[in-house]
Amino acid sequence: MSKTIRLDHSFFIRDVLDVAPELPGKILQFRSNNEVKSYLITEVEAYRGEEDKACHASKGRTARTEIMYHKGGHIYVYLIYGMYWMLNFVTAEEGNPQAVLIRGLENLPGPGKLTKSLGIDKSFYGEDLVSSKRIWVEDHGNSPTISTSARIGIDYAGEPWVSKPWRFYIGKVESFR
DNA sequence: GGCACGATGTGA
DNA sequence: CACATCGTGCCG
Repeated sequence: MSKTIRLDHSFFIRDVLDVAPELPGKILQFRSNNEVKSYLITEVEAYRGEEDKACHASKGRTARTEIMYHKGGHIYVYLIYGMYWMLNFVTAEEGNPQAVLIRGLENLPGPGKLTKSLGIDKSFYGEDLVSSKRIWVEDHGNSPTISTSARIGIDYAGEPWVSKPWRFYIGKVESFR
């Protein structure tokens, strides 16, 4: 059987374009009611720093984006459309605001759907994936084929950002979305 | 203080 | 295609 390893700072403190493509295939471990469940990560998107107009950090350092300026491994959560919480993993070194939006888990496609199912809300803002007892990520040795496309719902960002192929997903799953 | 607008999902 | 629903950034 393959060895399972909890991802630590050596994984998250890298450029988001190195981290994001490696997340589909990894396992999100989530504790609820004192029971830990495993979820295969199937789809993510990279948001890369203040220059990336689609990244919330393009507005600069604010109360909302503060956690993105911390070192990789923390969780960034925010509310969209007044009803959906979005789950993000902060990447890169301190002072470099980058994050990966978790867009889909196996059997839970959709960034708003997965947080609703798991019960993830603002209370997870700032949580540390490296030391948390209720949410973390493991490498179970999967290495799926990754497909890419432009990011979803960021038309307002304009070129070149709207065209960057920074959405990464397991192709097989994409076929029926 | 007030206002416009989303890194979405659902249902018609 | 319409729309629910509210925190956040920005303007004043």
